[in-house]
Amino acid sequence: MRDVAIAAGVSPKTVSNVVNDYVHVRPETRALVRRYVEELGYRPQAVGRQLRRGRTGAIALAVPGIDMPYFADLAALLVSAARERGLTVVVEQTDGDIEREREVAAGFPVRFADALIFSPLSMPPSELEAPRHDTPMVLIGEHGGAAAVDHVTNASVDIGAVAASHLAASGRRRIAMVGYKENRPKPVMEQRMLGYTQGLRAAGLPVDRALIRAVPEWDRQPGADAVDALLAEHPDVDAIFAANDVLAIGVLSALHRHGRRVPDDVAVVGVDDVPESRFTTPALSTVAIDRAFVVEAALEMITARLADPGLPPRNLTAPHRLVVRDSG
Amino acid sequence: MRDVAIAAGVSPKTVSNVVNDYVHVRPETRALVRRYVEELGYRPQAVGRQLRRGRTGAIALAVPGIDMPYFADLAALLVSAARERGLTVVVEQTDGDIEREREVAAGFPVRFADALIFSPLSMPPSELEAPRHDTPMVLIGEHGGAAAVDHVTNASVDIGAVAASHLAASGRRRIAMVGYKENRPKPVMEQRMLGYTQGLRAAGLPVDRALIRAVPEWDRQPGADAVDALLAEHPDVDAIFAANDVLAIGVLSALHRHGRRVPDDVAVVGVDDVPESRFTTPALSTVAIDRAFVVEAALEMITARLADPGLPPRNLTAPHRLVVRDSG
DNA sequence: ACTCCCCTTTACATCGTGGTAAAACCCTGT
DNA sequence: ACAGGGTTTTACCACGATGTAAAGGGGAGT
Repeated sequence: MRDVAIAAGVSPKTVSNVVNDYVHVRPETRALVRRYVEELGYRPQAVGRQLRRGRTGAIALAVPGIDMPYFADLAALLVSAARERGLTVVVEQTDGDIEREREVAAGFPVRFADALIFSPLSMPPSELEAPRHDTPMVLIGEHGGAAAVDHVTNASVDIGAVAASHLAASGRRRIAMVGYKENRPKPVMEQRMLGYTQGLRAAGLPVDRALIRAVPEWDRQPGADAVDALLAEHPDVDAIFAANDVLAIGVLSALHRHGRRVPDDVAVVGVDDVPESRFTTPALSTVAIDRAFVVEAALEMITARLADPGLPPRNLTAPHRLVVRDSG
Repeated sequence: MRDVAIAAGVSPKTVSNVVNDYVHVRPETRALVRRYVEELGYRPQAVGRQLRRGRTGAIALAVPGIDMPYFADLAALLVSAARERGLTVVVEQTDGDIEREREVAAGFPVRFADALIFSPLSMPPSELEAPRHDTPMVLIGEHGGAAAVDHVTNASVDIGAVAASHLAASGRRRIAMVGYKENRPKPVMEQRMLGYTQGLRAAGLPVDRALIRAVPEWDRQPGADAVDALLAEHPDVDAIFAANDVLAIGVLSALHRHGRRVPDDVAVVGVDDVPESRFTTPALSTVAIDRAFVVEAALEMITARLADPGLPPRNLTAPHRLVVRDSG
């Protein structure tokens, strides 16, 4: 900036004024400065600006893995939405690891972003209540519970119920669930399982604990593995509710490998409506979660809290709806 | 920082020294300062540090869409690798739009990151040669051509040839390709098509232009649409080389819809080996690109160039290998 | 010619850190 | 008691930008 100022024979502040479209600059001066800005290839450095303004213009997104289709999609929406607001997105991955999550919740060792959108998996919700930093934080996902933190959640009990009811309504009697984990259940698992049992009960079906299958994590392979085990013990299953779509995709692949026809022999329903669900064979029925809502709500909360840190915490729930395709 | 200094009764610089583990600080002073750092919840602000040090510790990743499985995967690897080096990743999306790409190549309106990893789609390679800014840039993908820019590319001609040869070797005669675009061919398209024709010719097969199908973009739906059109005109196809995996996934889904059995009636091979390829029905054969190599190479180039901006541009090629699964 | 007022431009200070160099302190040996 | 040398702490400034307030310029009205 100094170089431009010297070259144009004006003060640095005038260059600043031109770059920022300050009103009271003589057109000739403006043109002159613009020319040297162009000629010297000057770009304002975010850092100086940020230091002066107290805002970085960046928001951090912390998720278990940016390569999980649901989060990849969410990130894409967020980056676009942030861009419209003149913001940049910094991505952090926790792998669901509790220490990494603690680090993130504590506001990173070094403060980088104006705000944080955080999808925790392992941290006890209680710990999330009182972050010691003043960076606004919005939780996404079921993990926040009733904690006094801004947060966008899903109605996962209802999601589970909707899926199970749908399967029951289409005449299935032995409806398994894939995606629970006994020893360290996450809220999202608990809620979807609770909904699943509610759905079964509402349809007059018994809940057989043996049909609730644990997985080490929510990915395609664990979904397939769970089906291997499930079919070995209970060959009579006629439907599977997978706690999310990547699990369901593993489930579909394993069923195909075992020669079970979908949906004739076994119906499958997932959750999330990730893009690839439309293209599985058969196309996956799923409970779609409104990701655009999540992103907009999160950004809105952040904006509001940046404007007024004293705001009481809010808790919004993203809409969902059953999308029936070919798998059940 | 000032608050901590006052509370501890030392100078700000001493606080800085403690935070940065400077050697010559009395243990008691260190402990004292640490206590107040803890008590007041002080975290160093990246911005001040960056201003002083001249580095932000952030690298930008600019891709067409972070939700495309290949790039989502790449981003995940990059975020992890960057983290190990104490760096953060800022994500930017271009949607393949040329104006957005120009903006990115010009160094953004505002300089934010120390370096840029950029996967251009639409910009003429010539424009990429002389970025007017001094931020190190590494191109990933085929788009850089012979341009004098650091860049990690793929051997896409060979990738196309490997795929086509494999299909021909398994006895296929009418091998179509999905993923070209006549009017605005991207280098990656041209190369994979060139390899495809080379593969056919090497196997003594004729190249039928009618079997080379255009798509508006590389996604699942366009892949499916291309198959609809292809089968209508040329029902005798017995193999399809899809220019990448998401196209191939659309192809598989459309083939299934048309009642063609894979691989019995039609064999399919994609490119990328995205995670979902393992779980399609049937599992997708593909040419895997070593993404970890891409990430490591890009980071290495960036590190080297930050250390010595005068380095001559380098050009590395990521390894690939054919992964034969069930689809062909 | 002089005032007044508005339009332009500038000097100065500051945001939070950390490099530099100097000051303050402490201990040892004479 | 004092020089000498190492350790610990501090003052000062600069990084790049911009808000503030004041200075400089120019034209209209008297």
